[in-house]
Amino acid sequence: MILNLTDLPAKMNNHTITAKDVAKLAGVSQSSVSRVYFEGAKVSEKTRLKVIAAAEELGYKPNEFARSLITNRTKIIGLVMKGVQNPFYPQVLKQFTTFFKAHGYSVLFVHTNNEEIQKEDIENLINYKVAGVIITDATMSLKVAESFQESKIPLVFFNRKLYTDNFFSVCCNNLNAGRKIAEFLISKGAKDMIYIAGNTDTSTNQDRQKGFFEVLASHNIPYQKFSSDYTYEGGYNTALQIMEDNVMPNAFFVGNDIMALGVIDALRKNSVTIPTTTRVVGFDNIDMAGWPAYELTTWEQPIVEMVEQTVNYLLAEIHDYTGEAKALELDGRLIDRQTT
Amino acid sequence: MILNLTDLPAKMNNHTITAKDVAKLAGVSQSSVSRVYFEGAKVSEKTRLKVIAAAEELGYKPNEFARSLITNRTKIIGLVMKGVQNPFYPQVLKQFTTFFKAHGYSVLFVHTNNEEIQKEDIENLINYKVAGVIITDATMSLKVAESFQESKIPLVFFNRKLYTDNFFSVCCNNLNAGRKIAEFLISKGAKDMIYIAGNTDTSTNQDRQKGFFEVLASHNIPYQKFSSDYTYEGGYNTALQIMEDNVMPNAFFVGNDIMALGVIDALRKNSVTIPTTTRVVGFDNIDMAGWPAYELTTWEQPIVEMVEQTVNYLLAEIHDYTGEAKALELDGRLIDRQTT
DNA sequence: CTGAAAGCGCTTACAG
DNA sequence: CTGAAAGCGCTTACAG
Repeated sequence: MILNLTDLPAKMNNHTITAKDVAKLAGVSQSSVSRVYFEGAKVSEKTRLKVIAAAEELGYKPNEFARSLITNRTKIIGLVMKGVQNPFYPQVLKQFTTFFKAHGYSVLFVHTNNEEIQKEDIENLINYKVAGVIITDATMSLKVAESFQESKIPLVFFNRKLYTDNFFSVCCNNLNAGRKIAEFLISKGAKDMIYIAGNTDTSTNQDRQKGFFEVLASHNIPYQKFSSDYTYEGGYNTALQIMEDNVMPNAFFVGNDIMALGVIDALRKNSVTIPTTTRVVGFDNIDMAGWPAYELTTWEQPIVEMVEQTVNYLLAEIHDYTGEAKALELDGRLIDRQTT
Repeated sequence: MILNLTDLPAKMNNHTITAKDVAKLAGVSQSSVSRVYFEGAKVSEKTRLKVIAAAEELGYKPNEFARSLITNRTKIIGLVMKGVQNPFYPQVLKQFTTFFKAHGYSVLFVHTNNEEIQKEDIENLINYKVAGVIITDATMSLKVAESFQESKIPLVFFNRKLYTDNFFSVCCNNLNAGRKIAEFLISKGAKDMIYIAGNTDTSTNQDRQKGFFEVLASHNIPYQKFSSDYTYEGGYNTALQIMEDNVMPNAFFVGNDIMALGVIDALRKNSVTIPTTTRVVGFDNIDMAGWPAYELTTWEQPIVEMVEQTVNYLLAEIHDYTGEAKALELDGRLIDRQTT
C-alpha cells in the first residue's frame, strides 16, 4: 500500500470540529454539547464548564446550517432597500447593521429598483429563513406581505406605511411635520406656497402633503402642488419648469432634502435670492443640508430612534411572535437654517 | 377521542414540501429529484420533466441549509464596506447587489467602522460559508486574509490593495490618475500646488499622491501636502487651516470629491474665487461633483467596470478555485468642469 | 441513468 | 440533568 503523502495533511486540516469532537474531549455526550450552545436548553454548570473548555481548545463553532435545518430559522435579517441614491439611506443602513451586529444578527441586503418589491426577492428571503425583514422606502403587494405572516417572519416597513393596518411600520410623523412646516413658513411671512412632491403614491409623501395643505387651507394661504421624483435632478428640473410657467411663490416645501438642493441650485441659476425672494424647506436633514453651500432649513427625521424602535420590535417578535401591527410615528424636529 | 380542530389545519399548512414529496408524486426516487436541482448532476430528460412538473405542482424549493450542510458553501457573497458616508459607496453597493442577483447570489452586508476589519466580522462570514468576499475601502490583517485562503473562499479587495501581492484587488489606476491630474493642472498654468490627502495609510491615497508628486517634481513645481480624512468636514477644516497659515496655492488636488466639496465651500467662505485665484480637482466623480453649486473637475472612477471585473473574478473562482492573485487597475478619466 | 442507503452536524423528544 | 437515538432535507458514493 502506497501512502499518498500530499493528500494526507490536507485531509487532516479539512476536518471541521463538530459537537462530537468536543463531546469526546469533554467526556460528555454530543447532546450535552449541543445544549450548551442552544439558547434556552438546560445544562448543569459543571458540564457547561467542561464543554466550554473543550470547545475552546478545539476551536469549536456550531454549524449554523445544521441548526437552521432543524429550527427553520437563521440569525439573518433581510433588509430591503430602494433608492440608495438618497444619502438618507446609507445612514439608515449603517445604523441597522450596527444595531443588529450588537445582537448577533447579520444583514442580508436586498436592493430593489422598483417601488414594489419583486416576488423573487421575497422568495429568496423566505428561502433563507430570515429571522425578520425590514422594508425601507418601498412597498410590497398585500399578498406577498401576507406570505411573511404565514411563515411567522416578522416584517416592518421603515419610512413607509401600508394603509391596511395589518403591518408594523416605523415612520417619522409626517402628517405632523407637514403641519409644523406650514406653520413655520406662515410665521416667516410667506403668503403663497408651492409643494413639490416626491413619488406621489408613497405614504410619506401623502402624509407630509396632507398636513401641509391642511394648515395652509385653514389660514387661507394659496398653494400649488407639483410632482417630482425624490432626486436632485427631479428637484432641479421641476423648479426650472415652475419658473418658466409661474410667478415665484413666497416659499417652497420640497418633499426631501436631495430634491430641495436641486431646487435651490435651480433658483440660484436664475438669480432668485433665498430667503429674501423665496424660501425653501426640505425634509430628512441629510448631511449636505448643513453644508455652507446650502444651509437648508429642513425637518430632521429621528433616524437613530426610528432604527432603534424597528430593531426592538423585530427582536421582540423574533423571540416571541405575536404578529402585532402598529403604525409607529416618531416626531423629529425643524432645523432652522439659512433658506427661510 | 376528541379531534382538536384548531390544531389540525395549522399542522397541515406547516408541512414543507421536500424532495421526498416531489419524488412520490413524480414516481421517481428522492435522489433523482435531488439530481434535477443539483447543478452538474446527470439526469435523463425524461425524469427531469417528470420531476419539474411535480415540483411545480407542489411548489417545491430545495432547502438551502440541507444543501449547505453537505456542500459547505452557500450562494451568499460577503460584502464588507467601510465609510458608507461617502456617496461613492452606495453606488458601488447597488451595482454589486444588482450583478450578484443576476447570478443567483445574495449579499450579506457587513459594515465596519474601523480601517481594519474586525476578526468577529470575518468569523461570521466564514461561519456562513460564504461563496466569496469583497472588501471595499478597508484592509484586513494578513493573518485573517490567509484564513480565507485556507478555506478556499475567494477574496477581492475593492478600491484598496494590499502590498503583499498575495491577494486579488480591483482599483482605479490611481498612480496614473495622479500623474494625469498633475499634467492637467500644469497645462492650466498652475505654478504651485497643494495635495490634500485622505487617510494617508491607504493604498489609494499613496498611489494618487505618488503619481501626482512625481510629475510635479519633474516639472520643478513646488508642492505641499496636508492630511485629512476623506470627509466633507475634513476637507472644509483643512482648507480653512491652510488659508490661515499659508499663501494660497495655484491649485488643490484633493484626495476625493467629498473632501473637495468641503475645500470649495471653505474657499468660498473666504471669498477665494475659483478657478481664477485657485483651482480644485477632486477624485471619484460622485453625483454631487456635477451639481451646479459645485461643477467640480474630478477624476471619474470606472465603477461599473470595476464592479464587473470584481464579480467576474469572484464567480470564476467560486466555480473553480485557483487562488490567483492580481492587482487589477482600471483607468478612469478626467472630467473637466468649472473648478479648473 | 437510477435507486437504496449513508451521512452532513445539529436539535429534540424520550427514558432514566 | 444526561445520553442514546431519531430526524431535519439534502448530496453522493455505490451497485445495478
